[in-house]
Order: sequence, then structure tokens, then C-alpha cells
Amino acid sequence: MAQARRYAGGVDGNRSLERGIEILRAFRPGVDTLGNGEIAERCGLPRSTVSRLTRTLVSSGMLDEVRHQRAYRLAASVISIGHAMRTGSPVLNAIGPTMRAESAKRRLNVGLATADRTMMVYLESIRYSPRAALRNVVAGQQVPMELTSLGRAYLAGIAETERERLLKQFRRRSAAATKALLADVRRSISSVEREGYCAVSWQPAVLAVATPIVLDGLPVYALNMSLQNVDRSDALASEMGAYLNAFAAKCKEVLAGREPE
Amino acid sequence: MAQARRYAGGVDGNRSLERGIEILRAFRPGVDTLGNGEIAERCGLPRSTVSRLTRTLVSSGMLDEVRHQRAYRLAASVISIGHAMRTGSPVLNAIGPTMRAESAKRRLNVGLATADRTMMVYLESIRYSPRAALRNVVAGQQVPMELTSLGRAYLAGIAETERERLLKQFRRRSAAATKALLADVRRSISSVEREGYCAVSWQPAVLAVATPIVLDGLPVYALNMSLQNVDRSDALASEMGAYLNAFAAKCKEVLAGREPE
DNA sequence: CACGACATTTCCACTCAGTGGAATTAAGGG
DNA sequence: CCCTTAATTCCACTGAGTGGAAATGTCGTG
Repeated sequence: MAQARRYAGGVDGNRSLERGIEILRAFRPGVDTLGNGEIAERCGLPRSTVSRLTRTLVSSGMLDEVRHQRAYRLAASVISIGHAMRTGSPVLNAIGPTMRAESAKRRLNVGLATADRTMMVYLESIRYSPRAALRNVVAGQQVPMELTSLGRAYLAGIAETERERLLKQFRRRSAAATKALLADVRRSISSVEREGYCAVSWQPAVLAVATPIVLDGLPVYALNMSLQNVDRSDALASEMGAYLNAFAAKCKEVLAGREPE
Repeated sequence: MAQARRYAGGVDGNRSLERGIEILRAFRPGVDTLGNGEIAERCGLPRSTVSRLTRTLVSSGMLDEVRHQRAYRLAASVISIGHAMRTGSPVLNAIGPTMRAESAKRRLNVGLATADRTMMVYLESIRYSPRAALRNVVAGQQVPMELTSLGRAYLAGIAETERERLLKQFRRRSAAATKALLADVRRSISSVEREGYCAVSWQPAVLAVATPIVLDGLPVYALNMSLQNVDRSDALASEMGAYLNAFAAKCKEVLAGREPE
């Protein structure tokens, strides 16, 4: 009768699979080890159900059992899937080398990200360091969408309806200062529409500018550049914005050459 | 009656979840875009089932739909989970910095890996380059267990029964030259038992040595060091082996200081 | 060392979520 | 425009999955 659809609230989809994925998602930086009890609580699932699902995730290689303290950790398989994602990403493949070159040339950080729910995830974040030997490339790190230049550029790049849906979610999660924050987000979005980029300084002494990359048939991405240890200044912001616009144009060229697969 | 257990052949576990994970696993370097049909074929599942599961994976954010050519790609979520795995790995956290230092000091590649089924997965692979600016850090890359020093060191570190189970799988997959290969693998394993490390040169002009890291309650890991553009020579191998043994000892010290969480 | 306080796993009857073959719809290609 | 091929939806069936309750296991404590 129920044709694999429409269980409590959901429109469609496979419940067990959804729940299993939700369990994997419960692990994040700072939450590296979880027992069945805590998983049950965080995911809002019955304990017996969690017990069975974690068993499956272990036998599928996605979780490692920490036997001696009845808990689980993400297993190495998840990074091999992550690696497959990165090597298969047409955008990263196309502009990754360009990003590295630009980071070295301009002596600043360059990043490429897209959305994961209400967070932005770096596909690649190249941290420029004066000592080039320490140059650091990170993938998978998340930053909040509403507070970062990346996130706001992304918001500027997506469809109206999707954008409003996300803005509602931000309102729900940060109770305080929401009015001012949302206004600031909208200001950033218009900045992208007017100047092509937006500038945000969500961490002290870091100035970041970002711009969306919109390609047919692919998720919206955002490119950013940032500098540490600087004071926020409009002059610097517009200088970086100009660099970014030029760089984004170059990236789009490269992408245009590859797109029609 | 059937209490969420023992479906066709399997001992236990949630079937839909297992299948969903298997679908994610079907994507790997070189196989970046898959349609439902191809997934069905590769995973041995009915098409209608795949259609439903991929829909769920999309709505859970694990897959992106490539609408215009009815296909799917891994979504950015998978790298954020991968990132969570890496930041939560106690072993990588403990010895990662030591590995970077060692790579710079010895001017060679240093890697840390563990098993994903019959492959070894790098948690971190630090590729030394004479031009330090180009230094490359990769995570998630897979290399075959039976052909690499990493894999053989791993095999030497795990329990007898598990090892034999894996050796059988190698026999099954590479039809040719299996006899000689397995003998070579066993030789490497005894090398680990005798000298603490094994040396393998599975790629031309690359010499690698590896050693297992066995810790209570954690999966077995393997550490390796390698050098490109060299000729295989026993003298060089034993020099690198000595470096590696000293380095592994240092790592175990660091780990001992952290273990008793 | 036995006992109490939790936490996790197993048991179990119930039932609906999930299944897969068949029918339908959609998408190119000639 | 029709024909081929692939993906999705339909549908009756049923056993996989569920969650509360009981059992088992684990650890700290008096």
C-alpha cells in the first residue's frame, strides 16, 4: 500500500537510508566519537534502530567501532569517497591549477566552495603563507553561509525561491541580532549584483571577497580570496574585488573550454 | 518474522542502507558521473530500486543530479564528512605534524594509510618536492593493498585470520602471476616481522618502505616513506628502512602520550 | 566483590516501508 | 515524426524494518 513513500512528514525517499546518512552527518569536527545513545539523541531516533543502523554502517566500512569504549568513529572509507568526489568535480579540475597559480601570484588565500545545507564547504582552500613551504590546502571544511563572503556570494547566485528558503533557516537558528544580520546579508547580495563581488570580514583581521560561479546543470559555486592580518578598509576591499573579478573571468574562460563535454 | 536480519546471504544489517552506501562507493576516480542504469549494473540492483535510492541520496545531499544528462555525481557533502573524519582521527592528529616535519627533514614522501576493503587509503600523503612551494598533500587516495609497501605492512599488522581472508581475495581478482605475487607478499610480511619494515617498488623508479602501526582499539595503520626517481637498491632500501623505524618509534612515543584519553 | 545504575543489544509481534516486475513516460537519434 | 532506449511510476505483495520491552552487559561504588 505505502509504496516506499511518504513516511512521517517526508515526501519521498528511503527511510533507513536517510537515517543512516543522518547518522554519518552527526559526526563533524569536534564531534569525533559517538556512542549509540548520543547518536539516538542527536538524530532523534529510537535506540534500537540506531543500534541496527550503526552495525550496518560498520559492516559497510563507513564507521569504525571503538570497542573498548562502546562508540564509533568515521572510518577511512569516507575519505576515499571524498577523494572520488574531488577528483570527479569538473569545476575543481578545471580551475584548481588556476587557483593555485593565482594564490601564489597575488599572495593571498584562494578558495572554492559550494553549499552543504546551510553551510558552505570548501572544495579547496589554498592558504597562502609567506613561507611557501607551509602552504596549506584544505578540503571539506565548513563555514557558515550567512556570515561569510562565500556564503553570501552563493546566495546571490542561486534561484530566488531557494534563497528565501535558506534565509528563513538562518532566522530560525540565530535568535539574536537576526534583523541586522539579514539586512547585512541582503546588502552583500546586492553588492554581488552591482559590483560582481561582496566583501565580508567575519573573522577579526581577515578580509574576504567572494563571487558566485553559475554554470548550467551544475550546483552554484563560490570563489573567494582573502587576506589575514589586515584592517578592514574599503580601498583594500575594492582592490581585492577587482582582482577577484578578473580571476573569476579567467576561470569562466577555462570552464567554457571544458563545459561542452 | 524476519527481524531486520539475514536477507539474501548477508548475516545482518539494513539492506537499503547497505545498498545506498554501495551506490556511493560506485563512484571513484575515473568514474565520476553515473546514471541509474549504470549504477544498477555495477551494483547488481534492480533499476527501480536504484531509482528510488538515488532520489533519496540526492535529497540527503550526498549526490548531485546532472539533470541535463540524467546522471549523478557525488555532492560536496561527502567531502565535509571526509573532513570530519580527518579532523577526528586521533592517529592523524597525533602524528600529522611529525610527518610533515619528517618529510621536510628527510626530503622524501611520507604517508599514513589504513585499509578500505582490499585497498589502502591515505589519511595523508605528503609528497615532498624539491620546490617546497609545490608540496602536495593528498588524502583519500587509494592504492592496491597487495602491491604496495603500505598494504603489505598493513597485512603484517593485522590478525592472522583477517590476513588470510584478504590474501584469498587477491587471488580471486588478479588471475595472472598470482602464485609469484602471493609469495612476494608473504616475503614482505616476514620482512616486516624481521626488520620492522618492508620495501616495495610497485611503480617504476619509486622506492617505498612501510611499517605497521598497531594500537589497541583502533584500526591498524601503516606509515610509509618513499623516494621518486631512484633505482631500486638494497642499500637505499635499508637506509630508508632505518629512517622509517626511527620515525615510527618517534610516532609511537607521541601516540603513547595521547592514547589514554 | 557483589550490587546498583546505566547503556546497549536482543527479542518479538506487528505492519507498513520497501521491493521488483510490468506498464508508462520521457528523451534522443535517425 | 516515429522508433529505440532508458528512466520513472504503478501496484500488489510480503518480509524487512520497526520500536517498546526484556535481557544482557559494563562500570563505578560502597
